[in-house]
Amino acid sequence: MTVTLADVAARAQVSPATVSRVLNGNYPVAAATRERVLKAVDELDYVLNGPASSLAAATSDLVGVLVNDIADPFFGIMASAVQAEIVGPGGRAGGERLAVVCNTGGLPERELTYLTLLQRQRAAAVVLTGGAVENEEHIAAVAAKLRRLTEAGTRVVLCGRPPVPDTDTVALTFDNRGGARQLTEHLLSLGHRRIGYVAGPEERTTTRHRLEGHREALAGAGGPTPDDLVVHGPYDRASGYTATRELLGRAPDLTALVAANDTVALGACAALREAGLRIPEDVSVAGFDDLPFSVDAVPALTTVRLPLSEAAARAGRIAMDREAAPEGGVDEVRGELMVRGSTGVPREA
Amino acid sequence: MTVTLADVAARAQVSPATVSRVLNGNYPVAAATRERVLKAVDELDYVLNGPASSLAAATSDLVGVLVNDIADPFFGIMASAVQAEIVGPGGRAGGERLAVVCNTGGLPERELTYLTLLQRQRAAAVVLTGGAVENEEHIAAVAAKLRRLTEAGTRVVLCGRPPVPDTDTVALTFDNRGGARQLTEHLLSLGHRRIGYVAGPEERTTTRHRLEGHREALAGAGGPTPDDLVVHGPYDRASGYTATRELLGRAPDLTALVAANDTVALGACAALREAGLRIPEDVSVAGFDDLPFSVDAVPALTTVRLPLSEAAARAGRIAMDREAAPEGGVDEVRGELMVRGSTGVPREA
DNA sequence: TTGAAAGCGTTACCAA
DNA sequence: TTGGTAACGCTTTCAA
Repeated sequence: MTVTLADVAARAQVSPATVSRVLNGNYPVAAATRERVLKAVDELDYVLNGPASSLAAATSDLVGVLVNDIADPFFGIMASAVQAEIVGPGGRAGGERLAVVCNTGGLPERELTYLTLLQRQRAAAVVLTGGAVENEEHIAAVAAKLRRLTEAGTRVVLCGRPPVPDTDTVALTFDNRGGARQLTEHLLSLGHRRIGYVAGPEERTTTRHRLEGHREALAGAGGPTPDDLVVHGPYDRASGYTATRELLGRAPDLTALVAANDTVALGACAALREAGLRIPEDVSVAGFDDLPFSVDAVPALTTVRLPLSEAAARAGRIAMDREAAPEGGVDEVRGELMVRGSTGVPREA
Repeated sequence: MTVTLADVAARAQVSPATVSRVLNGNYPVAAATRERVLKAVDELDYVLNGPASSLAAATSDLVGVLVNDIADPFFGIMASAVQAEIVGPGGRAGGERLAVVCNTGGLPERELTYLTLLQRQRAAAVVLTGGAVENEEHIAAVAAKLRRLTEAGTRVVLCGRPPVPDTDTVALTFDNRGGARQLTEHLLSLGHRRIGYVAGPEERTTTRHRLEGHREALAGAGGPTPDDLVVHGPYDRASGYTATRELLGRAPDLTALVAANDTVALGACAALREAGLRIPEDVSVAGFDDLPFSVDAVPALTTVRLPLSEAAARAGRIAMDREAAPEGGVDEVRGELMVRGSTGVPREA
């Protein structure tokens, strides 16, 4: 029924081994033979059997990309950049490698399930993006999984989450703490004193680091952090909306708002507008990330050195090429966090 | 080195065949035996070899999802919804199936390359999302590919693009023409007469259908379509920005603007703001799609019957289950197009 | 309900 | 440079 390597070999009058060699281009093959083979491939409209190939070669051309939420442009950009990098040399459309994008929803179980699924597929590489869940048990489970993956030859790259000790993985991290500090310091320098903070979900590295940076800035300005001005919630628009309403209820006098990411910032803006407040005249809003739509909602505040897409592209490159990785397997590449915001001086300040 | 089915069989004191049956749950296996096998699987930390399994079974648990631009939230939402539906029964995290998201960038070659790659992987199903390129040669090539895929047992679902004749595929289409007509009619009813139109890229079904709807509405209002008020460009933010500046240059008197999609609308808004115009006081903006961020940029205008995510989820369901498909292989499911907009009465109208 | 064994289509090693 | 041929690890008849 379906055309196999043997059929091609027969038609080209060569052995299956030769056809395989031509297709993989790993071994030297006489030009004439190669032509004959390619012609046969074309005539028979032959398509390699991936599973068979992967079985024999003990590796596949699949690259897993774990994201917290593919519907969030932040991860869409990451996935896109990684995918662009994993294509084979020559940048031929689609390349050889296929990106398997896995939506974890930020759920620990799903993260593990997907890693197992990718292990099952004998994925060539796996890129884990976004903040990690900070739960001791889960961290250990993930570490164990990653260890098993790397032992099986799968390359693992972490992008936006802390390195995992004792694993042959490479981590590319963002300066969440520093970015948050700068952001809040900037607001403080403008005279803001009552600053609300819409934080991400609990038990997440990004949430914690950004919040720590925020607190550092406040502490530096002399004041302690008013805990009633911090509200946690998921990294989505609805959460930004809800949290902002909550904050406005608690502190009608706040003049600035920091959102844990751009998507959350959008929800915050919506809540502020609904409350009749003008941005940034009444309340300044600042968010992280570097999503295109935030340019409209929240004009740029701080420039960044390593755009999100470039960071992700780099992760993709590392996944494909050990050489691209920093020296030492488990190293850390410092990126810069994106910081955007719409800022103004506080009312009566 | 790595644990195989045989190892599990040995430890559980059964034949490999039995282990396979337990793992796949397709054949009846004595409860006691099953327990013993699962125990062995657990103890050995066994992970099935996907490629080997796919080779033997002649099908994989991979589902391809072709999107034009994964960084665009529109497709992110689609990919997300499809992925949520293709997980195995019980909705277990990650399920059995893996979504392979392929970024075509709207390029015909890449679309074909990805289809070949998925064919090579013996994908269980393929979902093509978004508008199709209207190029005779390409259409024929895609049709041929899809035919080959379905013949090989791969289920193919089209979501947001026209059916492909003579193929065993299912299409789920949106009413692009009708949506566009309604949108423009709405603007006309508000008194707008000079309406700019930022169209999508040429040779794309969505571009053509939406533009046709727009022209129908204008024609219905008596006037011919002023061609100088239509500018084409890619479906991205930059294009919306550029096109809007172009339109403002050509017709400083326009009071409304229709953007081919939400992402384009954002760019349009940015250009308008930059020009010192207020939305919707000076210029009304309307866009398609149903992206969360557009709620901020462009308040809702028209409600919709079938939200984008639900449409995509349905496509995912059809991909997995022939029963979910409309009667007749090549049928058409009518969805409703998302229409959003920020509208106001025209200046001095 | 379970086992034996024949593939599934490549790859890669060993010869030639 | 090319061919022969064992694996690769699983699924799936066919028997028992």
